[in-house]
Amino acid sequence: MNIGAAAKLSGVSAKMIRYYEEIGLVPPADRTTSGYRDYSTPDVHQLRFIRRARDLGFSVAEIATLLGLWRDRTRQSADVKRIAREHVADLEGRIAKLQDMVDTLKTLADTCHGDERPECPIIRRLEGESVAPEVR
Amino acid sequence: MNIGAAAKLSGVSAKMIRYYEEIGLVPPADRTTSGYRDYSTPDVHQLRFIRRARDLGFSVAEIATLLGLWRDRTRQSADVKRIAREHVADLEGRIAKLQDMVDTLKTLADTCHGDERPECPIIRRLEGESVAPEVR
DNA sequence: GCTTGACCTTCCCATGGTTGGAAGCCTTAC
DNA sequence: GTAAGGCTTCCAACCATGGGAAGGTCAAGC
Repeated sequence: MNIGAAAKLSGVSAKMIRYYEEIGLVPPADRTTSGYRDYSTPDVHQLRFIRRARDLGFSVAEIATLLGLWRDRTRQSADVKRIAREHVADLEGRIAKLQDMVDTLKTLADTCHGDERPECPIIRRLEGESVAPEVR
Repeated sequence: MNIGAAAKLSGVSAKMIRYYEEIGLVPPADRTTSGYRDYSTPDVHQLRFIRRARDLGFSVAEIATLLGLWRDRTRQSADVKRIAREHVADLEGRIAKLQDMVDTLKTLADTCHGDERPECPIIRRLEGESVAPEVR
């Protein structure tokens, strides 16, 4: 099948399929005599695997490892589990950072009048003035 | 003062100061006769403002708006508050997505033996097989 | 006054993952 | 035969940041 059909079936855009091939995440696709990329059902499965891993936030580098483990019938589930756990730790670190921002901003926004007056704890905080004493 | 001193005082790297000037987030700095950028204390305060806003996850576009409000003595705190709330909503959306990934992966990893055997629910999930029936 | 080292300048490149577009070839349907 | 749509490659952009090269400038020490 053509790249468009493979894209539709796998959920990976044609653009990204070509990109994954270019960076070596997937092997070069077969070509028809006219130069079109030609995909088989297993190819589509592999693309779908990649798509699902991306949806779970795995980086391309991590996916390369996961694909290797997928293809390796003698793989140890411990290896897969370790990658997943490391990835979870990474995600949780990012969540914690974002949550800190949210907490700070919510606190500031809660003490901001939000009316026509210019006085604003959010701006004051960005200016560098401590807003803590405002805690009433 | 030179860009290096401004960088140290503001917490914004010299690279980024030049970049912010290039994209118009800050006005072009004064120059000495020899062409060095020359910064005043208010300049440093502005850079520090930007730095703090970045630390709270605001995009450069949002910061441009915040800087405008900062400079506007007739600003309405409602405008600042609205931007902050929108940003919080954006952050919370990103957190929710990451949290979904974490939840999924944790569930999968918890049911993965993590030993020398190849059987692995994480891989199965990426293959597309539903892992839900595994729920015991 | 000269050397040295630390600073500054501009310019280009790379990151990661994705999208967009342009120019040109191929296929399919009418 | 022609039109539409799919395919090819190549180039650029996003966002924010860092790295580095090549060359000019400044200040301190001798």
